[in-house]
Amino acid sequence: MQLHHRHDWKLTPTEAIALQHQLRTEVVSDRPIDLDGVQLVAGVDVSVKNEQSQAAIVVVTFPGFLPVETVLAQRPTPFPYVPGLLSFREGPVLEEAFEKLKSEPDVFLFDGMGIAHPRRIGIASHMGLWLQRPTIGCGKTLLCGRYRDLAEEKGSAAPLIDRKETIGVALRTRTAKNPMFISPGHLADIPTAAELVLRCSPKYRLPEPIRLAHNAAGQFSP
DNA sequence: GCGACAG
DNA sequence: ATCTTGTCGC
Repeated sequence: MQLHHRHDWKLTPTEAIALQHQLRTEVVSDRPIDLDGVQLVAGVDVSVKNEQSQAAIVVVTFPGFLPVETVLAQRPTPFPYVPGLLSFREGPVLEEAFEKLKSEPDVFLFDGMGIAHPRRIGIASHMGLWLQRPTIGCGKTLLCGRYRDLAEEKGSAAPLIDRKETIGVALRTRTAKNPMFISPGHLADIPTAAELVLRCSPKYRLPEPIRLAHNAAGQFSP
């Protein structure tokens, strides 16, 4: 895949935050995804083991979720985990994986936040600027913001709000299970992002593309 | 100053 | 994220 907006990774935390403030102005989070036109969806995830990060991108058909391409990439883990700066820890290895990708997914699902981030530029938004394709953030736990209690039934949702701003949605992808926190990455909006994630979660709490990517990323070569 | 804190 | 067996429940 062609990548744009690439930048140096050798940044101090302070510089990384400054870059986020600069890049956030480029993020488009109010554009509906053309759901009827989605044919390929990619799941993206990174696993860490012994100081090594392995990224996995699994592209599946939609609907159907049949894998059509899987790419892996490995690199030494460069940055310790710092809340709010996840993209700087996983970005380098993801960049390598994206370059190997031959197919062109209509949407990318990330394990982590989109604009539901203190500076509105979580990993899904940041990587979206590179990919220049719709991206969606799918977090398993909250980074920031609050939401009202939501019904137990699958499909129930509640707006995720931070500083009076709606930044995403708490979405129940499985009845009686903890909700997922969905937010637009880039070139997407909240309603269509939530709808696509729901359609990508036919059986488990995690969207199918992300589950597959998670499994692939956790498979380290001996 | 005191908490909160994706993966 | 990762360390890890069995176990409760549909």
